[in-house]
Amino acid sequence: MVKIDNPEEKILEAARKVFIREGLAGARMQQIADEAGINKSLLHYYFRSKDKLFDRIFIEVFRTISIGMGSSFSEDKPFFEKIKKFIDLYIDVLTKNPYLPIFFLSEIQHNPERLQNIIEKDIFKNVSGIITQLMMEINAGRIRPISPPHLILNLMGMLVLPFAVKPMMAPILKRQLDVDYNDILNERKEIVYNFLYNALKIDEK
Amino acid sequence: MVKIDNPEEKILEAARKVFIREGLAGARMQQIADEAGINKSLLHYYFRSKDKLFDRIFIEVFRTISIGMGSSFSEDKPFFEKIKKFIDLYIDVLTKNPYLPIFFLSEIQHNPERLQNIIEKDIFKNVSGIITQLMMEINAGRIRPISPPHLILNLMGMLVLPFAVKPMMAPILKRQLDVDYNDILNERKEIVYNFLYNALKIDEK
DNA sequence: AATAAATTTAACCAAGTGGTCAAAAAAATA
DNA sequence: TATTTTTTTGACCACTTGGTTAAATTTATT
Repeated sequence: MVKIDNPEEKILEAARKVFIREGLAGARMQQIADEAGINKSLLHYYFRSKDKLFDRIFIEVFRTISIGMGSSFSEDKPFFEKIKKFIDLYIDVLTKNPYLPIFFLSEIQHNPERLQNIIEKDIFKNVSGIITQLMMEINAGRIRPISPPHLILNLMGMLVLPFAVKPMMAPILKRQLDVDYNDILNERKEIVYNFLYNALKIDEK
Repeated sequence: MVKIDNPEEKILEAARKVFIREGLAGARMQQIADEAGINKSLLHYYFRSKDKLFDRIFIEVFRTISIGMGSSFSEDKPFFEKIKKFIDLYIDVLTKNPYLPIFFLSEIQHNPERLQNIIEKDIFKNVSGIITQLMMEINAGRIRPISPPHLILNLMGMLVLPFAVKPMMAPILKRQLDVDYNDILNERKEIVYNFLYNALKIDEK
């Protein structure tokens, strides 16, 4: 149980909530203050401006999103086990933070420059790890050839989009097929892994 | 060459541009007026309020996004040909309007109610077409079993996400692998089709 | 307890914000 | 041409915005 009574942490929690729900342009400093249960001036006392406070949250979100990238592929395990671990980890993150991807992508669409200032080199350095191993598997004839960026895009798309479209798809699928969208999301780990496995694997005869 | 000299069309074009780039909360009526080269009051003369003008654009975007759904699957062709046609059509739409998906998803994340008012029944009615045919293929043992909603999510994810993450991925891939992201996007039609084909197809022996 | 430092607040401000309105300009009608 | 109608504009308004500041309050230091 982390104590949350200090105002700085209360502000950050409120800002996180409001910014992610409303976006930078839609969020109001007063709203954040109310959410944190403090005076609006105190926001400026702890964080100088709306933009500074937003930057803090934005970087935090970027870290959350990119955290799974490296760790899953650093261990020495068979290729498909790493893939599986990555999928599990990423879907857990998305389940806990379903609104992060659209928030993040929307903000960089509004203001791409913001991202340039915070891209840390090390975030995608481990991507080179997966790439070399992918190439090894391809060269060994164990999986079908595919360009690494495309594999990453395919995988990311199948992981992220179902969470992003939830507000649109949930009511549609409920009405059309009478399925609960949360059930769908819970099945994603297995589905994505099998789909990707079948797409890549070459059956040994 | 469509003439665009009438103010209503000029306003709509400007609103489209500004709303999609900035979002509802970030867009300014003055900005739209400037973009259209007219007085701000004229916006309210033609469209009563910011929200009304936005609704007009939002519905238009929704139509653009969902337009491919039906048409690709209505014709009587083999399953994978329909898939291929859908992929081609959808990537063409995204190439022409790369910012639509994030704009759309962001706005329904901010305000899901807006969508409920405009969801027209017929938009996903043809989805039932693809579902029945998918089931037929599965029952015939020609493709691997997969739940229809998951197949749709997999496909949509692989189609949409690469465009949505362009502002983030383009500089990263340029620096890390020295690849031009537009080349990547141009390869998507083929890649997605092959990936999906391999994931679903059962080789006849 | 007295004083200094840090925290919190209420009152306030300049700069926008969406929106209104009456008058000017242009177009249509007589 | 005169007049009515439609279109366009500039001036304006109430309200909200992020941000400031000085005073009040709490906390730490002596």
